Amino acid sequence: MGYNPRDYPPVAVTVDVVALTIRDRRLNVLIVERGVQPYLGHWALPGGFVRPDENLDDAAVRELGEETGLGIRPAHLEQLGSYGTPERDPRMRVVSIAYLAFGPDLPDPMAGSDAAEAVWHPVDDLPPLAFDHERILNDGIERARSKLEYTPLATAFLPGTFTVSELRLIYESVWGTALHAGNFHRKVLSVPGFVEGTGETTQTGGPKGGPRAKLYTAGDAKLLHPALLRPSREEEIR
Amino acid sequence: MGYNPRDYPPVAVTVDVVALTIRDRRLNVLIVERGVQPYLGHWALPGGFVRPDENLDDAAVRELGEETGLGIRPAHLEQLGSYGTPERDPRMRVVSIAYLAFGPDLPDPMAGSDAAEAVWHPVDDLPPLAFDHERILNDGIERARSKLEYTPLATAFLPGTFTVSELRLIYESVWGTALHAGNFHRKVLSVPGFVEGTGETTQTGGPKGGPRAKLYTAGDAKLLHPALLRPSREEEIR
DNA sequence: CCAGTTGTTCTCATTATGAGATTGTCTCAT
DNA sequence: ATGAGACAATCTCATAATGAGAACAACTGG
Repeated sequence: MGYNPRDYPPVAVTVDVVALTIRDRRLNVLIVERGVQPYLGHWALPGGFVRPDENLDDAAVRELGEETGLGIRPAHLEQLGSYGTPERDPRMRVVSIAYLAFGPDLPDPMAGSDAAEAVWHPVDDLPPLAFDHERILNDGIERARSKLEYTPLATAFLPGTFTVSELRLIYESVWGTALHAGNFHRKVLSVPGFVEGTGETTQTGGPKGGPRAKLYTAGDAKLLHPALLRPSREEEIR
Repeated sequence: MGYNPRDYPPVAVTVDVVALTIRDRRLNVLIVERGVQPYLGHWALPGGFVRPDENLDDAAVRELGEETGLGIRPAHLEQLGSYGTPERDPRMRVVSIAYLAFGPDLPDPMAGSDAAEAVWHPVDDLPPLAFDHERILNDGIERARSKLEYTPLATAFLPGTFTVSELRLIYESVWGTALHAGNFHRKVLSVPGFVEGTGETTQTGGPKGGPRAKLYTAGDAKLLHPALLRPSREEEIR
């Protein structure tokens, strides 16, 4: 291994965060306008250098807070992957650890220390992103879609209590497909530990009519069993 | 972000590889005896520093070859995750990108440049490993178990042609559970693109009897649909 | 009050799974 | 050579899960 680290030129380690939420029935990602070189003025995922004595996870949480002004505490945060192509940063070798975060809809963030502006933006209508952040974002979206199949993490996009219809809207927004309301309802209530009834209902019906809906909280399951699979994607299998 | 990299103390980036194979019906991992400090003489996962102009994936393949003397070309290689706890290496801050590799059973490797010895070792009977490699290995094993459910990658543990029983043995070895032979057979042949018949059979029956088995090759599916799930793990769900 | 919307619960056909049994071919030990 | 046991491959049958559609009641805004 030739262990002496000084034999090797410096490498920088950063974290980048794909923070997702649902706004107005669309999947949105948090992006920041860069206030420093390189890519000054371009949009990018929030992120930055890992500090000397900081865990990677802590760095992701910190950057999310710093670059967006307010302390966004995601309901879910997981590692997405590492991106280390030698040319991905024009200035030096940078290896970035990407994170994926889910949270409920929040007020518009403020710009933070190193970002001129931070906004939620629909993922299907994005400006070009700096570095290889489009690739990271695509990987994050695909991971999110897959996570919704096998885990109850769709609830991380919702506030503490929610209705089955609100949960279905999360799935429809992330997957980009309409789901059968009756079957979805049956499925959600039949998977053990997915949601738990509160005994309460909404105070009014929907804005366009309909009865009051029962309210639920997230259950204690870590995995959905059986899974809630996307409508078959024959084409994508091969 | 305070972009100037020289503001930060040096960070080293390494790759570590969890290389798995099946030997004698048991899941084995490739480990090396370290020939350098730290942890000199301890067992560890193969790995080492990423070179200045090298992709992370390439570094993983290179280390696998270097440390084991012969060019092990895994049938499957994927990124497992990043491990960057500040204290994980006693000498300096090291962030390691872990990889997961599957391959068919191979002859015993030779020791490579920086390793005194390299051997395949059953995962359920391991000596203590250096650094946080036990945690990385456990994450790799769990990832492998899960991958076998949703992808046809079990074939990556087998040579070009194989029988359904050999494929079942892979599942049983990785999952550590016995499977119903008849149902497994039905399932493998019913999932589109999992395996393809060659029209050939084995030359003889099994060592203890039985008819000749039909031979198959890996199909072109990238995902199993429907998935081949492990027998229910009620306990592990919550 | 009316028309339209929506939450919730059914039904019914189809597909997938788990458990067990059957059949025929092969190897090994007698 | 023969019989015992192993094992590949296929089948049956009960149960579970899914997809599609319909029913019905509770609610909305006009």
